[in-house]
Amino acid sequence: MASQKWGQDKQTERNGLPSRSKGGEKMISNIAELIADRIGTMPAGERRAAQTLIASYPMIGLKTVAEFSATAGVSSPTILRFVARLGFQNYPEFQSSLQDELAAQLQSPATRTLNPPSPGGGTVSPMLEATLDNMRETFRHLSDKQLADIATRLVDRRGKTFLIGGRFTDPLARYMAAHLAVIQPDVFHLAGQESMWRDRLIDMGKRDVLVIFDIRRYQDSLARFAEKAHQRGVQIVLFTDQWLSPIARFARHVIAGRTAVPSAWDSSAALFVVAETLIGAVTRQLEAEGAKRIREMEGLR
Amino acid sequence: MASQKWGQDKQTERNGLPSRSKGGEKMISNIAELIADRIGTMPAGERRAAQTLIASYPMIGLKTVAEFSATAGVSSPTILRFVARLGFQNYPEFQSSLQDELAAQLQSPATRTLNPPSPGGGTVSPMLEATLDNMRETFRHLSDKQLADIATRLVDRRGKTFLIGGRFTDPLARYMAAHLAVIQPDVFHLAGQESMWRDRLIDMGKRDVLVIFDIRRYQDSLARFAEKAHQRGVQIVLFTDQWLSPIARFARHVIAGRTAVPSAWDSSAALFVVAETLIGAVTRQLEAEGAKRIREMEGLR
DNA sequence: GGGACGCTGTATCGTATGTTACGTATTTTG
DNA sequence: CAAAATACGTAACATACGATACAGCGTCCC
Repeated sequence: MASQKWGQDKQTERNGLPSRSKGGEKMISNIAELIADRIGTMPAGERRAAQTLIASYPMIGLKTVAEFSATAGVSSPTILRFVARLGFQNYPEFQSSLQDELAAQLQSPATRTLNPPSPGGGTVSPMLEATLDNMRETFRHLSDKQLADIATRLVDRRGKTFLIGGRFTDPLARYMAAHLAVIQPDVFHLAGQESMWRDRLIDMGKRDVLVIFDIRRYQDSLARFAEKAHQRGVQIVLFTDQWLSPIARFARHVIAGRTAVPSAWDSSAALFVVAETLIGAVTRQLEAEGAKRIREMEGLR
Repeated sequence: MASQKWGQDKQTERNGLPSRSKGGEKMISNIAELIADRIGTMPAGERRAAQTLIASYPMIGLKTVAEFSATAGVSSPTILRFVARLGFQNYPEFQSSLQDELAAQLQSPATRTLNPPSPGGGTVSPMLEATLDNMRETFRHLSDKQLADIATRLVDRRGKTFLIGGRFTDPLARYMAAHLAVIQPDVFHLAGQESMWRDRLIDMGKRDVLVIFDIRRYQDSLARFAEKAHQRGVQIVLFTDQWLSPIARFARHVIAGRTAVPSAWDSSAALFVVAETLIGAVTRQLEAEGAKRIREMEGLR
């Protein structure tokens, strides 16, 4: 299985900026600066290419050479000579570099938040800021509809609901199980040794739902379990990080949360909030269905 | 420049979103929403494509079909069928649409909301907003110094650390215990029946620390346990809600988190984030002390 | 349990795309 | 002002990319 192609950071791989750091020169960290640095030494045509790229940076650079050249009013070879002068071997390499740059921008909100004035004024924990960003970012990729769909699956299932998590995320599974078990029958948290819950596979079928929490470092045991459950037709709901656990292959629904914080550990806070939101959505749907179980529950207090 | 934007229906114009607006359907303004809208009707393979795209939106979509398919773990034709199902004529058209979207985002960072505010009051927004507010509020009443003090107590204790929680908060205790146990010796989570952990009081003394999670409805069993521990001189760190559990009487440190959200349940998310922050602080202090345990731990991997 | 349908991957094909060679234009230099 | 050098575009080329046909497989339904 292609377990390890998901995770790793490919920063050290290809697509780095052409090495410009000889001696203690100025640090060039992106292509825009690189261009600004060299635009003085360029001939007229390439300079026009540089200017059009800067004008609508970096979008033009992601299009084809033909479009780029047309917009700049020069020929294709000029564009290629331009990127060659920047130090790239070929045009695709140049594009990859631009994309990496964009991806970095999009993923680290810290870089782009010049706005939040910190109403308290005091020293706000960078940990908190990062966590809040993670949540906003996580929910940006999560629509009402997706959550509603998952909630519906948890409500309408004809069988049982199982929950399980990894080394650090199992508490999230417990948390969710503790709530769901109150409002629904047949909710089980799978705890203990691997052999314990592996044996419960026998009870599981296509009418059942399995909720899995798995962030890196992804656990093989969970992947194995998920695969077998999938083979039995169990519907899998996966909570994972943005790099997607290998279990995503088998999952009917995938929730990808952001986990990066300035700490030695990854943060599960965003996933936690999604879990709470989901719990709320399930509860609301059940209430809407007028589930008498909830009323009975109230009566028991 | 990306000339044409989302609004109009003209299918003749290149790079518009595939016309989806029949009648008064919901407004689909970007591809992510489009995917969320249709992901339910997709077969397994295409759904994996959709999920991987959403997970690192939209960068994967700007790469080649081959890279996309490899990352998603499906074949190239599946990717093409996926974009076809979204309504695009071909892959380049799909990419252009993504690029236009990106360009629009980059020009007006304010409009960066991928999931629009949901004026109708979806389940997501109010919940998330309330949670974010809770966290800000919680941390506003929580100084760096308080956290540092608690961290110091957890680091410098000469005895053991015990953690326990209530019905719904016990997973938080587990979460914290799972992390602390990695970097420190003698960290115990108290689980199981009340009689189980009540008996462990014998082991506990003034050199020990007890971390308790208790929000309403406060559990008598926990209060009884806390009182006895307090009488034995145990240092208590209490995570509770803004109304303060009765255990606050006995606690050396009290962390009061906001819990109110528009849901049938209270939210423990703010406390969760505090817990993570505390875990991070403890880890940092230990590293600063040059705790060889952490280095040994690295070596064991 | 058998047949039909739909989904998915393999293999192949056509083409758009990046690349290169070469001739012309423009600038530079003695 | 002439000659050389550099810059630029046209056109031909090769490759890698997206598209398609087809067969295998699982799933659902009768």
